[in-house]
Amino acid sequence: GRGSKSPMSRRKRHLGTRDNPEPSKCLGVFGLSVYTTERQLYSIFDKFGPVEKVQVVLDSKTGKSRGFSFLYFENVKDAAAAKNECSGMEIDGRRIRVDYSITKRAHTPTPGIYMGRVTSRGGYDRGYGGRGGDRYRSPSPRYRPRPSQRRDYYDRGYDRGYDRGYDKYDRPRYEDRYERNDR
DNA sequence: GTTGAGCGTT
Repeated sequence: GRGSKSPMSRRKRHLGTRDNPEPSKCLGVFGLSVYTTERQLYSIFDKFGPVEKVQVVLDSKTGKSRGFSFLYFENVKDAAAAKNECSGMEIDGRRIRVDYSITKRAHTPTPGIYMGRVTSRGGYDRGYGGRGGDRYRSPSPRYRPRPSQRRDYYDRGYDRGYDRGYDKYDRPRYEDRYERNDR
């Protein structure tokens, strides 16, 4: 109740895990019906503030929804409101769960080349076996990329794109996309 | 036209 301590901090939970995602502009929506479209989600979530992007995760093989989705708000406060209001709501007969995403974006497709750190000496920080996050670790230490080469693969503005209000393909905004396809 | 839980592809 008010004024008393929440029992939630009983177990120690650090930020950025499934149990305790840290606030962000990116929301994950889970438990979706496979028939729920990005368009539906957009029209629901857009009520809380401008939405940059909606991404229903598709199965690459069948092209069908995997039943979850990620949305990028322009403002964290809108994301927060949307999360609170929409988690537990029902869409297409499914009760959805909404949380801050713990992953920032789609996995970068593995380029098939070594992308470990290049040290200041021009050597390599070969992180095999370490926790590399999204980074692909080549099994072969023989590949020796130069920093310029590496940039080519890595610095394509994936991270900056979302913050600037357009997506990485520079596609039209959702308003335009969705109006057009209106049957 | 499928339910269970699901944190991501080009």
